[in-house]
Amino acid sequence: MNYDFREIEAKWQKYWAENETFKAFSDSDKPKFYALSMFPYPSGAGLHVGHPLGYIATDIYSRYKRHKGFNVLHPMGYDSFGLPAEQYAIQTGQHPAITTENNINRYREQLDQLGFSFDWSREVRTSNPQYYKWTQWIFIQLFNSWYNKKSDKAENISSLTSIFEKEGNANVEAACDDDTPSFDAATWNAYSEKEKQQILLKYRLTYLADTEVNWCPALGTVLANDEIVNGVSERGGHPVVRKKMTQWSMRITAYAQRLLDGLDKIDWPQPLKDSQANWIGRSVGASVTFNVLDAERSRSDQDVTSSAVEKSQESVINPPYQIEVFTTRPDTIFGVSFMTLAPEHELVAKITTPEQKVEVDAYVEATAKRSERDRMADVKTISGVFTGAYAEHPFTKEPIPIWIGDYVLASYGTGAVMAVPCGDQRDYDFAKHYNIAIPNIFEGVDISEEAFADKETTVIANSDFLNGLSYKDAMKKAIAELEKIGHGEGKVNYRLRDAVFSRQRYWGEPFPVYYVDDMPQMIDLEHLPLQLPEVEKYLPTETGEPPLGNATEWAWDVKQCTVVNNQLIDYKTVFPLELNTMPGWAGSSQYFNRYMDPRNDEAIFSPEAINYWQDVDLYIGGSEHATGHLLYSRFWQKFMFDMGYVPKDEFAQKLINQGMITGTSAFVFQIIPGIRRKIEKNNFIGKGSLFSPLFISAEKVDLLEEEHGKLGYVEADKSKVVFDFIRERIEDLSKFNFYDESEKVEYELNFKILRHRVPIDMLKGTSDILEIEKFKDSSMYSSYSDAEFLFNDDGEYETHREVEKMSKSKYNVVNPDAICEEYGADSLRLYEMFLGPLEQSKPWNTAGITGVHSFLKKLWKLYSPVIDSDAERSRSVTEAEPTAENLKTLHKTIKKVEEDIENFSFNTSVSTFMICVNELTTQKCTSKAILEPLAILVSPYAPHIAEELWSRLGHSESIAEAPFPKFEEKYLVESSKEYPISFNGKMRFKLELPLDMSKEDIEAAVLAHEKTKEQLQGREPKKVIVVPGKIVNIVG
RNA sequence: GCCUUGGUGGCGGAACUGGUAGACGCGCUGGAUUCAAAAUCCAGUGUCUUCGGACGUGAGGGUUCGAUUCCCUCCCAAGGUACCA
Repeated sequence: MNYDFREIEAKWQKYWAENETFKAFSDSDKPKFYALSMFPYPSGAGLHVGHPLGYIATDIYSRYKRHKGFNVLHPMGYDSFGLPAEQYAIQTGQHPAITTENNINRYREQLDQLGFSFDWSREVRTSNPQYYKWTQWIFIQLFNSWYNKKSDKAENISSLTSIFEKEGNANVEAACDDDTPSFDAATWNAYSEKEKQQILLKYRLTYLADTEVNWCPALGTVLANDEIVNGVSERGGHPVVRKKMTQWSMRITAYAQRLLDGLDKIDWPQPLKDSQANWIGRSVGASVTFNVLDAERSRSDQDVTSSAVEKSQESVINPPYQIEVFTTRPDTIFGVSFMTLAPEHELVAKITTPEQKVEVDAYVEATAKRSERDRMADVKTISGVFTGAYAEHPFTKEPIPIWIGDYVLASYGTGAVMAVPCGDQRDYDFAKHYNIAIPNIFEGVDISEEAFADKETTVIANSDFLNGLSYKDAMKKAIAELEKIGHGEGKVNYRLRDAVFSRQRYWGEPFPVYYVDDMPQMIDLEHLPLQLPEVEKYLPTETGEPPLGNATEWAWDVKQCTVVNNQLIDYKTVFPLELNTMPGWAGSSQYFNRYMDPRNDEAIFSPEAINYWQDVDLYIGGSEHATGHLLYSRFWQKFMFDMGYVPKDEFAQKLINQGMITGTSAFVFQIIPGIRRKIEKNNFIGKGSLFSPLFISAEKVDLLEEEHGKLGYVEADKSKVVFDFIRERIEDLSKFNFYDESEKVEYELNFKILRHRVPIDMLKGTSDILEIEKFKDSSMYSSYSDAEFLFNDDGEYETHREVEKMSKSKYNVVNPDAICEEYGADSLRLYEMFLGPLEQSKPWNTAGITGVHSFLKKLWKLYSPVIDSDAERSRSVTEAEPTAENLKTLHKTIKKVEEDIENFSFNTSVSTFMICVNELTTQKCTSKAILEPLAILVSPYAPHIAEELWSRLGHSESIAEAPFPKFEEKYLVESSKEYPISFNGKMRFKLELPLDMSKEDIEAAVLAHEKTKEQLQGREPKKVIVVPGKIVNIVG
């Protein structure tokens, strides 16, 4: 009988579902094990082959743990709020809920086909109101909390107000806004209700604040960095600027230190911990304040110092502007020769002198167009503008010029730096570029070529009271002196910023918030969930409000406690609701706890459930979530812990990053002809509408000679073919330029090349060749339906291929359905594991799948004599005693597979199974004592075939909980070893020797061997290294 | 730019704390079976070679009796870089 995987897999999937084989119970005598895979975002492209990689790994481990006697919780759900569904809604008008439902159904179908041991009764969906009720609930808990640094935990806001009422905020140590004023009890008690609320917002763990966003005026919306390409929006190519906006933020910075410390307690990959630690970015140094000199005075030559001192003494009456900087090198304070502010810094407008205003304004505007990432990455271009203003050095009282520069980011630290060019390369380069002084404050160091940043060998000079001190001593001393004169203090700074929690989107959790007199009010738990309203359009409103601004039923009636029509808003009993929604990470930050008790409508989970399951034992997911989901989840878990809702302050003990399966994206090249002035190298590019779009085959791009970066191309012999192709299609070159004939300059044909992604299903089979018709016919490229193509020498259009992460947005996804159909789920599961180490990223290529499929066929064949329907014959073979060889093969396999599973090295287990089956087949093994344990070993990996073999071996129960075979060393004991004999580290021949032979005897035996003499050719060995049981190396 | 990971035959990869480089599988070559094909089975398969052997794990250097493994410098690719999920 043949291996009929279709029948077998359908049969067992049905059996598992009907018998609820994998249902987890929150009470059991067995030890608990909680295995979790990161839940997917259900995209319209369906599940792709990258998704199951982690799921299969988690599933193998879960099934293994069941064999090992654990009560396993292995749930699955959907992270179903998100941008793609909303984009789709904008394009088609289809409600995201419908799209999402369809996508989920498709995902479920695909997941079911793969035979996962999920407990589907616990499924969650973040976009389900029964689920997001609890996301809203957590938001309210955070709103009602503040962070007390004295107790080092979050507390209810009521404990804060009671302190305020008694003693004001002088003694409160809290995580709060920098601009929080100080007040006494009387002042607090005299505040109006609104003033009190405004103060409390500065303390709450979620609060309203002005934060910078990427604003795209043309689209009327905020864009992710991801959606911006080369400074313009990916959709439509519109300009994008940085803009301030009032948004909800999460005070994650309150937990910075605990998030950092907690990393030591969890078994997560070191690179992931590193990236969280870097993200949090703790640095120790000092905050220093510089007074800004009055513009009039700083320009007068006379008596700058004394007038400044006077001024600062009068500061109570007329305080000067102050610039606060954070520095990790307060020891170099005497090396400061200028300051740089971020162009967005609020003081820039206030201190810029009239003479510099034009230049500064232009620079600020130009900077607003650059993304943060761009500014960080670009270290080659040095740019900045002098504001005309000066600050006063806190010790020397010398005036220091204040510059602005886009290398200083507003969101990092205080948005200002004190520049010490002799000690920091960036400052050094800036000073050199703008001819600013570079005072040397290091003993015996030459700074004529570059800055000196080695803390270890630093000896300070030219620095008054710091002279002669080392880095460490100077640091302490400088901080002490700064504190003495009230110009600074020692400080620990974190790079981590509070997380913006508002999105100007439709498809996300609504905030349970309405506004009374502009102050946010929370809706009571009993009225939750606050459901997403219906809207006609998913775009921002014409006045630039978020999509919820389109809703007509979006006001809160505090009397009836219900959502009512906007027209009823009277600001007395009916108030406007919040128009933003929550970000993608809101729903995923506690989902792992919700799985413990997902249908509970009274609480986020019951105390019984959380106390039984505690935390996640094993979490598998991608490393790309390192500083998003995985950091926010840890933050919320710590908050939940502080509130006493969860028993563990870290939600996952062990975490494994599965590597990505990379896809191979395809690109086509469009050329847009234009004219270039030969002398000045100016390009005039464009006028695409005058001819059909032109595309050139990938290898033709290589023919083009690149000149001056990406824009310039010159005609050369080899590129003639491309130039001719373009010329043929342009009858009149003068259409492309408008130059004055009288100009005595030469012009030449030139063009710019645009890369477009094309979906890989537009390619012929697995080749790089584009199917022209598919491309022209697709709705995506409707504007290219009359395109012309320059083919390669074979008359085909070849695309350019690039390896990238597999993602719908890159049009390079491959889905598993076809493979499942042709080879079955067990083959796919084995194959995905066989591809390579779980943690590493690897390209997808189906070429090798026949290998694992034929392994399954061989496995089936091995069992055939035993499970044959001829009962009489079957019995006679099954009772065969296992041979020593059989037992050796089996136990070798048990040992290796168990080690592999414990080490998450699933690829090597698959090889081990292949070797085992090959050996047992050669041995003609028919012993049940061997084949039964083997079925259990295989079952976590290929559960369907294992169940079928198990049942045919005569079992009526599922294999799922059969005990894992026990490894016994005694079957593997060897008496001799085939020693590799190497000369100078190179293996030359092998020699079989008893394992109990002594070092000396081995050496003697090897030296006496004739091949040794042959190798040495009469030379005397200088040294002989014998490692018993391993190797012999002869040097000579 | 910065942080992280990786680079081994034609391809995916193996080699556990430094000890036989290329397990296992794909592909390829030859053979058996077959009217033929598919499927299956058997043998071979890193490169060069004067058939003794020599070389070989991104490049260059170092430590060591011995390096894919440890150290230094460099190159290349991928992921992240705060509103994709």
